[in-house]
Amino acid sequence: MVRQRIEIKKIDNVTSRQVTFSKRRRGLFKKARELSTLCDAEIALIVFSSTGRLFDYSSSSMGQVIERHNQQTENLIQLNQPSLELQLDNSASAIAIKEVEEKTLELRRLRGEELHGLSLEELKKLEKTLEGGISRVLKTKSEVFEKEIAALKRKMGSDIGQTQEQGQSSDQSIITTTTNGSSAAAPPPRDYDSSDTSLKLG
Amino acid sequence: MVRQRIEIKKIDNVTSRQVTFSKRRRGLFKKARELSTLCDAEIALIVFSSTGRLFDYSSSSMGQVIERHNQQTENLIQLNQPSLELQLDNSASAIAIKEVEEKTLELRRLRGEELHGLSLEELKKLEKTLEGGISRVLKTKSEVFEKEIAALKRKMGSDIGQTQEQGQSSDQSIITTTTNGSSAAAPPPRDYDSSDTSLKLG
DNA sequence: GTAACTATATATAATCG
DNA sequence: TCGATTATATATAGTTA
Repeated sequence: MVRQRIEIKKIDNVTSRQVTFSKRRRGLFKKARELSTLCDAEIALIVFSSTGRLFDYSSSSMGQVIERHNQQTENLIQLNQPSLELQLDNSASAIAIKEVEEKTLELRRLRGEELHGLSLEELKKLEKTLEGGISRVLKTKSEVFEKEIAALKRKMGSDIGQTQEQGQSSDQSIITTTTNGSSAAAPPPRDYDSSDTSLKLG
Repeated sequence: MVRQRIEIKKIDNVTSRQVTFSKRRRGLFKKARELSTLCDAEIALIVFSSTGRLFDYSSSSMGQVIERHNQQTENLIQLNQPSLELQLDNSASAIAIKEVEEKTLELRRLRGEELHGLSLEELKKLEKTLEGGISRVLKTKSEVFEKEIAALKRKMGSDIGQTQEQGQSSDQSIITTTTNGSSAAAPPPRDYDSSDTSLKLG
């Protein structure tokens, strides 16, 4: 945005990521407040930093806005009426269920299924999304390929007698294609500072 | 903010309030998306316009963010003890949320994001999926296009009669009307604001 | 209603203290 | 690690078509 325009992708450097987060978060909340005031809109904004800190804002009451959101989204699916008690507190569940449906449909459409009834405009948008995806996938593929080739060359040059294999995911990627002989490119690049408090399934 | 600085208070004029709402809403959602991407933050944003239209965005899953927010704030409030039913409901919620996470990841990868760490094999699979999707989307697009053209031609033929090659005394409203009519079967219009969902109140 | 088009106001990345 | 500064990139109020 300044001095130099930045690309919108995850900032690698942890420090500058935190600085940017702090600045932009303030800006975002300010914009939200302004929109609410100027246009009489009801707004809820929830932000979790990557370290798990919570920031939130609501023009009225967080619960109220969420409840309203819940009511609108609930109408889109047939929820089996759980119990009167539950109805009040299952907003997250209802929303999640609806989200699964939405995302499932979107996935199918990206795969070229369930396209009937879509307008030309929507089809064009899909096409654009797919074009973008394929271009980035191809780019990444070349990068990975180059990296593997380089690693292979290094290995041949220095040491010819070492084989290393690490059980990664349960995916049996032994059946790789020709160029993929030494699967050196599957290191799990995980995050560093995530005191994530999200719940896990048992 | 431009031409002249405005005061942050409710805009009286209804028209300009709506225009401002539309512009600023887009800006706000864009900022939210950018913050999420740049800083790896989890964000939920809910906006109700003064007319009751809903717009929302969530970096991952709305239900998940709300649930996480609830958990954090729950500690501050005295909650009536969770009943057995609620616990069951939470696990259902957790399952749904996990599904949302999985589908979200897959969607992002199809869009060419979050590709790091994927093996060549997985990238090839993605590419194949995308190729298939785009081919079917293109096919459907041509079909829809042909259909609309055909409908248009039929309409013009019956309205104007046949072999009226040169007597172009017919007014343009016919063309306009038929054009609109042919697309009347299009699905309900959505607000094109990325992943925002909009609804109307009764 | 809306789709550009500016001229400015803001936001903010990089830098400095 | 911060706050302050500054040079640019963005956002957008007012306007026009």
